[in-house]
Amino acid sequence: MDNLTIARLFSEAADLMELGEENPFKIRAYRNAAQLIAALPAPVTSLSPDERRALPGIGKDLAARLDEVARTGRLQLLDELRAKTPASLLEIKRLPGIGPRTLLMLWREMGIASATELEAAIHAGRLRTVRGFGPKKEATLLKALASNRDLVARHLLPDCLARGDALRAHLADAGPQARVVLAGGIRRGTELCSGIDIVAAGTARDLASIAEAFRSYSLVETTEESPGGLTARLWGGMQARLVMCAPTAFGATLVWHTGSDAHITHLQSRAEEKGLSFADGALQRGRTTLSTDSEETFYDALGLAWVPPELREGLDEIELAASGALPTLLEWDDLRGDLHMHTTASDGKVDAEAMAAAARDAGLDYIVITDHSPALAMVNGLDNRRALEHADHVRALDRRVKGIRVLAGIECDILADGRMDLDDEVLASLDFVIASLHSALTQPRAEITARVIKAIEHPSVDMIGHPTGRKLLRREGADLDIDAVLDAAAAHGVAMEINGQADRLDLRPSHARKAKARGIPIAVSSDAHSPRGLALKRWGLTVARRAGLTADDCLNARPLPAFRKALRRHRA
DNA sequence: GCCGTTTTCGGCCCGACTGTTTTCAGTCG
Repeated sequence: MDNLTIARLFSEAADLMELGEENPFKIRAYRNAAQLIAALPAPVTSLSPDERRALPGIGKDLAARLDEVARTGRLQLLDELRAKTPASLLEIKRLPGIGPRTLLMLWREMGIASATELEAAIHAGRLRTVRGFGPKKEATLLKALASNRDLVARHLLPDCLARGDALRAHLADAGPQARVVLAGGIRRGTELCSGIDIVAAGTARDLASIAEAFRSYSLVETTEESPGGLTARLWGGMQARLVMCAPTAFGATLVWHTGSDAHITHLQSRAEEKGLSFADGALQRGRTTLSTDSEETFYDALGLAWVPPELREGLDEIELAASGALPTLLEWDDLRGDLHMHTTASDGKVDAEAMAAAARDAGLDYIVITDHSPALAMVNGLDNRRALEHADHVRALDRRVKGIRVLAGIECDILADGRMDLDDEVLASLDFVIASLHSALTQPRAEITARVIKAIEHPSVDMIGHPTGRKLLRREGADLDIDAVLDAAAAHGVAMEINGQADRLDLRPSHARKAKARGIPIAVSSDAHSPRGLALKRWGLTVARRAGLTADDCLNARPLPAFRKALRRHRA
């Protein structure tokens, strides 16, 4: 069982314990364990019991729970909790404004145990009778319930990719001669996926054993036949779809099942122009199906260059592929620096030295340490005095450490009125300043747009961090006039961030395209809170590629001198 | 439930905002 699945068990147990009014510190211990496991480099099941016990935050009890999962693949505690409290309660807990207290009250006093029941209760006016509920809260809840419906059965990309990769490897083992690859949204890198799509091409014999391996996979709960293959519901609710084809149909089948729908529609038009047809995963001239043993062959038949999956969104990629003008997309190895990370000075897990060592080992040339400002009291944000001391500390580290440059920065809150959360002189003395929204995200469009623009106009601000503040599957983020914000950023030479946290991915691809069109430097940053977190740039990179960004568009793809020059110019 | 060189008990991140109250509970980050 993979780490993400195990982390989810502990996280769900924590959620359910919260409803049982357990000791809050016990709940936190389970949450911390979930976070730890999700971030472990090696499968937690591959560690010895002693190694598990030695993990920070894993004591006697949690180590025993982990042993149980490693041994049996189940967590009995979770089964017991699920028996006591309906799991459907947790879909309500995801709604904004509903915390554990409210949830418990709704369930105990009113018998509301699911999103559907909550919606019915609101419409029946039953919530009005409850202390603490008024028209405003009803309105926010109804809005959230509506968007929640759209999000049912959608999952974050890393969740889908981790499970998809594990399933793909399992199927590939069953048919060593076959080609077994991920398709669908996972392959295109969409930030939310509806499930796992896998295409397998091989001999009839190989395909038969792959289908059998799919049916008997440990996480599969139910399977049914679907066109060209099988569909399964996985434990935890995710869907997995397997499509099988002959090797000569691999190219067209993979294109078809990679999508997107809009891209396929454009390909169909292109096929018609060439006297061909493309339907149900088959490329045909008249009644003859053309052999496409690879995607390259498929695109070539349409007079197109191979289109990277991240660009297959039905925008301008077909024209570009026809004229040989597809961009050379940004790659992992292009990233020279990381401009956003936290340390134990605020809410990070390790100190600046450990982050620097990890970044150097990961091959980076430079990093910026950007801890929080004091508005975020909960994360021990730095006030003026501590920010200056921390900068001194980081610069001393920079002189001492070999093989990487470490710059002193800050992630400074943009206060509700648009002022910065630290003194101007302090910000001016740092090497790099990120300005971010963390609170009052529900301000009206005009107000919150003006607030971000005011931050952009501040002479010491170099970059806006996670501009809209969205949290995928949880909240929409600020109602920003993104065009106005980007116009201001372009005018003032302020960079924009693509934040790599999997539930942020903010800027989103459409916004990043607009930023590129204005010539705004775009950073792909990790917002890491631990050494492992540095790898989160991977998801930001996917967004950048979906936006058609090249290395030239990316601020932290520049070598340190060029990166610095870009900042100096804007400060001059 | 975890942790500890001041260790087996008593700590463990806390302040602002919101919608509702009429002085505050609950949520959020």
